Amino acid sequence: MLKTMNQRITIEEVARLAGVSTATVSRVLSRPEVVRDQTREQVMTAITQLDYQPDAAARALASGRTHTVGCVIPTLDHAIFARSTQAMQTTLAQAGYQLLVASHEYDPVTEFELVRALQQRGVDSLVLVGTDHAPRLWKALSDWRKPTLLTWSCDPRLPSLGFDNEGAARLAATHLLKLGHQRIGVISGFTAHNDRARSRIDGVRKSLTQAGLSLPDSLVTEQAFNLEGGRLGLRQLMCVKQKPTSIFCGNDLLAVGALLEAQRMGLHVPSELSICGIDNLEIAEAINPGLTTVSLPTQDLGRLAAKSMLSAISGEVIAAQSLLPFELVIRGSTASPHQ
Amino acid sequence: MLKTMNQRITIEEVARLAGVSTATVSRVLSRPEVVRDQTREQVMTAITQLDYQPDAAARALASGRTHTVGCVIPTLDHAIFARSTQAMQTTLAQAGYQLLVASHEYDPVTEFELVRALQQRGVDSLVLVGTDHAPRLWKALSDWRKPTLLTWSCDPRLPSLGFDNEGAARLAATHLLKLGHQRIGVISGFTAHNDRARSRIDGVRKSLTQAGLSLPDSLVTEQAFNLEGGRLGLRQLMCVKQKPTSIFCGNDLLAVGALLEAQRMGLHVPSELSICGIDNLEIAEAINPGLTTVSLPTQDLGRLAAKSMLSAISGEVIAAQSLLPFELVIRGSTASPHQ
DNA sequence: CTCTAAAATGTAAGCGCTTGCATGTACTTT
DNA sequence: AAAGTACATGCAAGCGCTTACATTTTAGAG
Repeated sequence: MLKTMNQRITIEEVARLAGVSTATVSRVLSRPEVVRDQTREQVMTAITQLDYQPDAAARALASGRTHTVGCVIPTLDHAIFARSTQAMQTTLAQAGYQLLVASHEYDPVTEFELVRALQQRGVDSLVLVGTDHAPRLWKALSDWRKPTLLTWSCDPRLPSLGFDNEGAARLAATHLLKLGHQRIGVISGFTAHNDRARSRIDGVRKSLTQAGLSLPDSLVTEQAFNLEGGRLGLRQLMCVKQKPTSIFCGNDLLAVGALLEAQRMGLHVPSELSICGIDNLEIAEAINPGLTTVSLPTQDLGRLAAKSMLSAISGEVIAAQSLLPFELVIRGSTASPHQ
Repeated sequence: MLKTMNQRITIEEVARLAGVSTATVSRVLSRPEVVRDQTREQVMTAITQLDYQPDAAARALASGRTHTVGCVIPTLDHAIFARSTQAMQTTLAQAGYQLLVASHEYDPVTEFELVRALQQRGVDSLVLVGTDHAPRLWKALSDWRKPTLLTWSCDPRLPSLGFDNEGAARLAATHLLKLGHQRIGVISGFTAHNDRARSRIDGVRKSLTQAGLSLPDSLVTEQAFNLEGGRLGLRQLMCVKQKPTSIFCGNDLLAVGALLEAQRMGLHVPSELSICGIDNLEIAEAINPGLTTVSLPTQDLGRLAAKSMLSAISGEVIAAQSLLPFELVIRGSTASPHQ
């Protein structure tokens, strides 16, 4: 009673109470199938009785594994990353793994430091977003001997699980072209350190080129990734001499912002202006008119990323590159121009 | 060269290269001021040259501190928690601390397990949301010898940093009453395991009572915390015999959902129906009409929670209870009834 | 220049666990 | 009954670092 007061309970005390060695207790915890039923039960009883909780740091030091996955994302303050991260977290937790999340707010220096910090912490694997990373970050990853996964985009340099961002944008742009739009404006997030944003603009540009049209610089604007950005972007694009008849937005947040601002300006959507986005957030369906967008299975992304890392950690070979499907969701925010 | 190939660099190698003992290297890392300038520089040079990265597990085991804060939240899939968590993360990172986030999706059993898992991981402190927790969770916290903080709500049992949720709801309800509304409907999130949701309903009820009115059960509906919930809630409340002239929503997500659904139903907001929420998300300002809501400084909450935990970890005494201010933001979604 | 106190550094004992190897035990097989 | 096999458990050496304490160096005082 008194002797253990205020003391953390160690494996040794469990072993003593159960009448076995510490090695056996350890085995009960990590490979229960190798110990005899009766012994295991004795040990389990002792564990329960003492309310023993193994020390993760000690386990990590002795075993070299932390049962932790590190995840570095641009920001949590985005429904889109929050959702995939949430899904990863849940999936990992089910397997007894913990997710260490860190966000860098689109700053490559911070991103590098976060990766190093996570590596020091001994995470068993790392999940990053996108392919735009500082050279020394790529080096830090390749010097590292543990599994790493790129998400949202693909890059041959590392296993990746993502979307064909350019393709998604092409899908949206093609939809606008088919409706008869010739002047398409683009509201993008900032493209610096953001391959997804760049790929999406590229996708639109390619679709236009293919249709014999072009995307003048005056019809492309880069804004912060939020509603305000969408609103500012819209105002800017509606100021050019030859106004666009439709707007492609790099994501739904920008699109919703643009849609709301258009309505404030008294522009009717879709008769006077068509708007489409990418992501298919919940708001895309709820807003009036509904937002035409490309639906990305972000929750699946998180779940699959987690599973992939779990496989990789247990030594399995994982797919080098895999792309998740997406689809166009047509709602009321797009229609033919000058109808 | 060859001997260290593929080997993790340890403090010993740094010590050898710098011509000092491992203890000195350790001191350079944790208490640089106690080592002589010249020595420190030698050591730093060696560290850089070898690209030494200390092993966090070993540090944790030897020192008993992990430089990690654990945070258990209902879900990341909510702008509101994402924001405060994001702010905490950033603040902690600046101080060299890492945030371990875990979410339980409003399940008290999962919540308990997550707390235990974080405790095993040796986090230096814990941050929880709200005051509704399983009894054994309260016990696990009180048996624990490290700082814990409750956020979003306050409870005398533990240091807390939160809002007066009831007061915020009263503020909103009073605004509606002053406008002349007599029948106020309430769309709340699920109240099970959610003291914030309950307090907010209570706040409305008290305001009504104080005004000599009442809140019949038929005018209160509990829904999932998302846009869809708001839409369903609105449809339900508009089906009762005596329809409400205004709706109070437990948060902005529900309010926006309700607002959009009202518009779909052809109800004009605010002339036919007033709607108000709580949180002041970005969408509250962007939507048309603007959403009247109570602005909560959630980012401050995250930042202050982080600071508070950092103080507590370094042994300082922290405030037992503190409440953050909030204010009513009146926009176009509320007006007098039958105007 | 010696003596002493203070400052800097070194020594080495753990922190709590995992795991390779040795030992022990219980069956089969011959 | 002896020998071999497979399985279960114990022993003890670390994992890489921190830190109390011992020792050495430095600086200040006389």
